[in-house]
Amino acid sequence: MNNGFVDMVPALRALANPHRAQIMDWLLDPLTHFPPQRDGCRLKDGVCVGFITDKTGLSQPTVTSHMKALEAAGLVTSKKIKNWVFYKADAAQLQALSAGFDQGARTQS
Amino acid sequence: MNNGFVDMVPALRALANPHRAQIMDWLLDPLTHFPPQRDGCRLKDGVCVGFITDKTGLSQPTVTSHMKALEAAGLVTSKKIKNWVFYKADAAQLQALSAGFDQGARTQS
DNA sequence: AATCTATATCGGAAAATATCAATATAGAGG
DNA sequence: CCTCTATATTGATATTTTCCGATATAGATT
Repeated sequence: MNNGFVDMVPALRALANPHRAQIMDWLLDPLTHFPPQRDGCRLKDGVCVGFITDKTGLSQPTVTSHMKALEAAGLVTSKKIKNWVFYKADAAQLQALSAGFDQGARTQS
Repeated sequence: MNNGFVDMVPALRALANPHRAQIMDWLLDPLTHFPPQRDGCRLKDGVCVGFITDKTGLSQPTVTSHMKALEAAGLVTSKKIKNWVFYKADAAQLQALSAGFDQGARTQS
């Protein structure tokens, strides 16, 4: 039972913010956008909150809040290593959203 | 030059509201969700503001405002016939958004 | 164990969004 | 031309979102 866009609203809300959209774009290509990390591989583990904070120019509490919003929407996953929390984009969720839009577009015709 | 999700933010903002998401779902299958119209074919021309207003339970000015938000985001097109304004979902824009999510998902892997 | 580091939580202020009632407008139909 | 109908605009209020400073927490390092 697919309720179309209504079901996608939680994820869309999370992405409907310029900072969070930008962060997602960065996380999708972390090797290009972030420096190497002492512990935690950028590709496999994700990127730590501190690096994301630096790049956005926002305060650390604000970025933590944005990352929790993205995680609650299923757009990223998190992994804690030592004192760091690494966030990684979830490709499967993006694929699901892509399919949702595609189905909408096809329904139309 | 594609800036990923950042470029999609205007459309995502428009869809990140439960009422607007619901309206889009309805507009994608107008024959199922709306009664026949005196002037204007539901499929070819779209659905008039009055019918959408009835179905949402919101006030008419609020629905007008929502429809303008969807139109500004390129998610619907409008056509005026006599006193009515008919709104129709734009499949091409939905297809473009689908492609944006798909590209994001693929970039990740 | 004391300190340092990275992230989380809290509380509050400012900005943006959603909503409606009242009213305006534009055009159709008599 | 007068009235009626469908949608748009305005102005005001309530809610939600965004953001930061201050502080808490958890765990690493010395």
